[in-house]
Amino acid sequence: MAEDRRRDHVGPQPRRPKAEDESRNQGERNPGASRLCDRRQPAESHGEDGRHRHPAQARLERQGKIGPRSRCQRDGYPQAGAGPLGGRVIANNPRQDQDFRHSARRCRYKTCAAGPLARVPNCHSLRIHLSPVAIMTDNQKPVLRFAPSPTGMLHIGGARTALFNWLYARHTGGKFVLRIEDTDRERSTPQAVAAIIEGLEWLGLDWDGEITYQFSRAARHREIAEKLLAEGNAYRCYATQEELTAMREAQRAAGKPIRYDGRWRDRDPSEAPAGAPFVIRLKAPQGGETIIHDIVQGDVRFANEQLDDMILLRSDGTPTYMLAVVVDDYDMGVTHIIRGDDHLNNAARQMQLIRALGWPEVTYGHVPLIHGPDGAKLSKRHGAQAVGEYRDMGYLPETMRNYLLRLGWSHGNDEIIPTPQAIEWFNLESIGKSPARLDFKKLDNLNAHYIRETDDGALADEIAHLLGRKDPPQTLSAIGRERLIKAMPALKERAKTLVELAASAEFLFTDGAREPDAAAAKILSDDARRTLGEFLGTLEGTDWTGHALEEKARAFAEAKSLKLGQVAQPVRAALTGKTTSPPIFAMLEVLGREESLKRLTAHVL
RNA sequence: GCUCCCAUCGUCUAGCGGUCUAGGACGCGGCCCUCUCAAGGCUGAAACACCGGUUCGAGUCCGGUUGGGAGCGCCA
Repeated sequence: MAEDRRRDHVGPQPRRPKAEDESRNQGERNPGASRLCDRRQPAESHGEDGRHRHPAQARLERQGKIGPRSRCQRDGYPQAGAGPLGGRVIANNPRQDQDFRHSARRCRYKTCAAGPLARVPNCHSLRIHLSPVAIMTDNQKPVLRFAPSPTGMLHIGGARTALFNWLYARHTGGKFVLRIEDTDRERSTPQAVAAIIEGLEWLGLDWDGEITYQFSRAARHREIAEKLLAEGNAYRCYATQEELTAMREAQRAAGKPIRYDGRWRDRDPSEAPAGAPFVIRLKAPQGGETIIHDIVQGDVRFANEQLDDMILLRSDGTPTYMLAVVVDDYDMGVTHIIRGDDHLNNAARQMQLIRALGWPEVTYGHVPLIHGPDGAKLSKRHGAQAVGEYRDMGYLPETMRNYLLRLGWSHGNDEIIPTPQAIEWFNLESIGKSPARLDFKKLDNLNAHYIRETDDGALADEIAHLLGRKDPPQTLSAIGRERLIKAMPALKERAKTLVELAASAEFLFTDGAREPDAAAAKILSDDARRTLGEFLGTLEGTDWTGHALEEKARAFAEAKSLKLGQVAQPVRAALTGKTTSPPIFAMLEVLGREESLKRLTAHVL
């Protein structure tokens, strides 16, 4: 099946004539060179000095319109400082030299023969980049994690985060681990844990190893906090809640940034009020900046002076989220953290902690949040937040994976990307930076596609499941299932969701005359009912197959100089009670002679 | 208020300084097919937020403006 799907996505993509242009340059192409370096460099692009340049540039140069200052210089890379991400554009015109920090996605050097030094094509400037990917040593397989807090259902945004992590782990052959962040004892519930696991399983996102429950690791977290304290990287703070609230209010009133002012940072421990409760805070650096080399957002810089000393251990001795994540990620060997960009600010603080601990830095990727159809943050009024709701609405897991993947990640013009293909293609560089909105129309379209791809038996099972969840629950009878399977090829071509599919199949599950709905009743006029009777009269001894019945109907219509529709529609209305259905003659066959005649004769006038 | 992030058709997006009269998909309009509804085929309308800068050349690089979003807890 995987093979089928793979073939399918390739589909008949109309080729734009533009694509043929490639043939123009084929001769000059150097297959070994990078995409950057070999880009359109026909012979004419080599000037008398043998350097590469764009034909247009060469032309302009020959015409004397541009001078040597604009020339591409391939050699003599200036010794620019290149950070782990971003870098410096070196132009021939020094005034144009520029620093880059947002260029994570532009890094293509990996395929560049020139190594980490990549030349900007067709341009007189040079760009130097080093991607975080390069920092990762080759023998180290990535470890990804999904770390939800069990305070509600598995959110659709969380599902996408999980998907991205999972895909990257599967793509690289690394690990995908699951950690339940249940350190908030007030809000965490076992039901929520179950819902998250169920959601993940439904989506087909399997994790490696055992689930880690963060709360169970509190002792370890405390140990690290003590270690920090002992090493002088953390301190005890005896400020009370009331004191801090007052401090924040004063800051707010004065229009100052709201943050802890470090009042216990440098006090001597002897000043501590005896026996008073305290929290442990990180002694964060006060000058300089903390830079996150984010794989999605590029370099994000935070001035340390605006990051206050965060609490590591609460006064009741329990660890805070900041401490717990960092310790757990370290202990679990996590190398990459892909999560919602609502955590971007947290990343800076976590990085400070990691550095204070001297642990290896993880690679962050902060994915933009998903918004509702109106562009606002996804909330209850947008309906469907929990993945379980999507299941109930009749969407397939495969659909969700494909849709969620495309929401913020792309691979050229590809839209239909079955999971095996997604695993093969997925990368971190192609994650988009801007927030995306949910579009149910597109979800429907995609779901319709995957429904058509799903085999009939599996679809029948889904419908049985759906019927079972109805109130009151219904069961799919043997005869119902048999009819359903027979009609499925025609039915599934018409359904956008499983719910729709079940509804459109409803007429297969009943016996005897159908009660026409309003529209169907209109079709069944006296004239139509008489015609129906006459038509039934011609059916004596006919083979009860869709083909034979259709032949009969055509002959009958011609004899009566009616259009086929004038015969078929009343049949449809009587047989199904509705005005739309799969091809009606095929449905006659599915229901069989006896059942069909029972339904039809009931409406004959 | 402070910090951070984002900005191409209605929506998801392609775009990696010249091949952009900006491509695809969903949705919408028209035509074809047709027993209804779909599906399918053909076709149409539809976008680079704005202003500066760099450059021979900017959707693409830089800065600003505007607009959206996120965060500023002894929550996670």
